[in-house]
Amino acid sequence: MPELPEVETIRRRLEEKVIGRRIERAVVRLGKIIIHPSTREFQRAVRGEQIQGIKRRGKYLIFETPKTRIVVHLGMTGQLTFWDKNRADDREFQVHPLTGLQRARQHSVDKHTHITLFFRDGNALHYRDIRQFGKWRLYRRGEFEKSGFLDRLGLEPFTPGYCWNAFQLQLEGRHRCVKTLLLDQAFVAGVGNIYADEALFEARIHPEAPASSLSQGEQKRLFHAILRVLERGLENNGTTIRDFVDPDGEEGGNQEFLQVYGRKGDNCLHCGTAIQRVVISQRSSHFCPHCQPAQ
DNA sequence: AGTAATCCCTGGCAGC
DNA sequence: TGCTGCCAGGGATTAC
Repeated sequence: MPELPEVETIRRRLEEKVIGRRIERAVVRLGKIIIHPSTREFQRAVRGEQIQGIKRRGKYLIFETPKTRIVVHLGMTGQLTFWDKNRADDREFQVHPLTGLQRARQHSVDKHTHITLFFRDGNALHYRDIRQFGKWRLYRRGEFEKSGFLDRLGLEPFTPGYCWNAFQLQLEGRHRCVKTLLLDQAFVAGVGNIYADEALFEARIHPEAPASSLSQGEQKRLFHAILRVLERGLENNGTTIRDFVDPDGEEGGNQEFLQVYGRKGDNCLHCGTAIQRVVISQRSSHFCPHCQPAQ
């Protein structure tokens, strides 16, 4: 499940690989991935366009070309991998014995490769997405700002907008439980299930605590913990549980540093208590009942 | 308006 | 061995 650190890792690697390349044509094998405007329009619009930049907002990647903005959300299992014409494809995906991750340094088109951007120089960019939750949108350059598509997203970590005042303001009058709020992209953009659990552990806050019940001190701890866990994820090139690979098919390393996520029944690294798992709004939540006591 | 529930989708796995 | 049923989960949509 690519969250901010995974998407940013992909963005950085892709930047090195695709900036300056010109799109010869787009092959779309699963039309429903492109939800705006239409597959045909998309293919027409990107033909001949040169990729000039790649931006990120929350979990969205934005490919910039002179006439368009291509907005990609990887959903749960989306992978963007560069296909180098001078490199041989791996014969098959290696499946990680524990995580089930399907990984290849470079792969040819398989049944999950839904979109390929072929570049004029003979290289390509593959989009592979097993669960098909990912979505691509295309906007004309001028239309993109006007669409306000990214405006509904909340605070962006690592930018001046992510400040203590704004954070407090966002928390005001929110009665939902804090874990649910963390998953809401209109609150803080880019936080998903893994980093939400990790941040709550670091801030020593029970995931089911109502957001409005947090003390000033807890709010402050959460504000800083979000940044810390995202930063650590970034330093380790993302967290690979099942599907995350960078454009070279490389896994992240942050799974080694997770303190609660996926550790149900294991000992808390801080106090030794068994980590618990509960379901909060259809999502699994992991926490230490001793370090993160309910009110 | 704010919040909660439903749906989409596949592969892996437990259980029989 | 092979089948069935369940689970993971981001976000758009719908319902309240």
